[in-house]
Amino acid sequence: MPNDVTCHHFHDDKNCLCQVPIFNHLDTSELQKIINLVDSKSYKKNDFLYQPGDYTTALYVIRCGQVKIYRLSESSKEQVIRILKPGDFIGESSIFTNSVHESYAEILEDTDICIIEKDKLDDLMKKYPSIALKFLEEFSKRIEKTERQTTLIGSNSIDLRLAAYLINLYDRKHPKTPIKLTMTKKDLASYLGTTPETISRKLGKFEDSGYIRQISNKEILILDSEALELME
Amino acid sequence: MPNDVTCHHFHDDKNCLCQVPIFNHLDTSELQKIINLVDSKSYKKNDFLYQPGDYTTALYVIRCGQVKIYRLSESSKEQVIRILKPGDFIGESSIFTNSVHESYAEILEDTDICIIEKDKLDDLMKKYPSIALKFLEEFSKRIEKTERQTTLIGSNSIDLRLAAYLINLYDRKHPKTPIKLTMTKKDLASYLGTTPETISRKLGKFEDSGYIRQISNKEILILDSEALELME
DNA sequence: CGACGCTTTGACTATACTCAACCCGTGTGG
DNA sequence: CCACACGGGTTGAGTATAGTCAAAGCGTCG
Repeated sequence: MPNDVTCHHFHDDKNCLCQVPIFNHLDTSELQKIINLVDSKSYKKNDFLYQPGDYTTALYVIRCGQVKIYRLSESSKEQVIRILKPGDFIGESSIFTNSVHESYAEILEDTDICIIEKDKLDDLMKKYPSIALKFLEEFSKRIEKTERQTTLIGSNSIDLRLAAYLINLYDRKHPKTPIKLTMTKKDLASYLGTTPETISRKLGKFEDSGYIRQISNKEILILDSEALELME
Repeated sequence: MPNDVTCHHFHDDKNCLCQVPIFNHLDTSELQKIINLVDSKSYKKNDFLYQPGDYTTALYVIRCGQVKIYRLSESSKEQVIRILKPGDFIGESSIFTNSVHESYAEILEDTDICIIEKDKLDDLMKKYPSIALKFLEEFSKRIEKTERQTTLIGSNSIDLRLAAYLINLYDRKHPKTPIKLTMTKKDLASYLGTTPETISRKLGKFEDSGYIRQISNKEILILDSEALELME
């Protein structure tokens, strides 16, 4: 049962769960039943939700905060896989394959997480088979996304990877609004398969070329989205 | 209903379907019911099962042959995602998310494929909910595998990527048996995020160092697996 | 036999990594 | 409240790695 609601973004579990794609097709009363199955826990910055070798038996839904999923390569370099935001979930690799984790889930800032134990999730899926279908849909999307990431890293120059990343954050409805970098540049570098130094230099180059303006460490204004899109 | 069984590896659909992880927990009579739902089709080399933009409504199970799944990057380079072998399946991205394909599925050699239409698969999953669970397990594994691939490409030198690939094919139970390269070197280069020239040179280097011996174009004998594993 | 695609080799080049120094902002403790 | 330490970020110089382009070898298929 949820107890410590120190979270600023969501004031109850329902607000957290109803925006999870897996559950957002359910009606209020169904959602209420799920909420009763859910536990909640707070994590502090630098904690780990799990590490390689850990065996977890729950699905974790981010209520507020940020969690970094990364792997260590054969050469012990960190490869950021994704950053979890409120509404995102993780833990499925361990619960659906009954195997240990291969990646790290590190808490980036104080974070509240909803916990659904595997057996309760099994009951839920039995009761509402649509949930399993939603999982399948969600997993398919995640496979596509990871494949896109592989392609981005495997077949493109750093210029292009970075440009593609920026364009992806760009909202053409609001061209004057600077985009916000949620990762540190260090993590962004790892995500794009490069180094912080290179990121720094490329952003400088983009600025010199008039494609962007670096407002602050975490904010970038896109001046010429065309140029970024046509980058090769 | 299956008709043209020109395939050398499997002489009936059952042999094909029962080795698919999704179905291999079912008993003979259940399997028989599925076989009745299955259609079969032959494809010729250089055909495409689908291309980006196509919308397909079936799950495809490889009965015999090889299919290459690849994407084009922003800079129009081919990134090989995986090579499908007998028993592998594909098409889930389109049927579970109702969206068009982003990748190419190209037939590499004459290939027979079992086709299960989405609505029939839905019926199956309703009847045997264990199938949906098997899908979830399979998808979780595929996510892990793709994340491993991203990490391999994003954070390692080509030496290490290639060594890791070779080690992966190596069977330490039979150290004297040469490993077989199923992809062309061109495709292998794309899979590892590099160029055919570099693959050629690296293999030459490994041979000079005494780590491997290139028996033929498609066969490599591992002489020093330790060295390959410790590569950085 | 000829054509085509894959593979290899060579020479050159560019890209991005490494290492080191320094800057900056934040948070901690005296 | 200031000093300091720490981690992230930037800049510079030098270098290594792997990409490009071109040419030629090889194998297979029609």
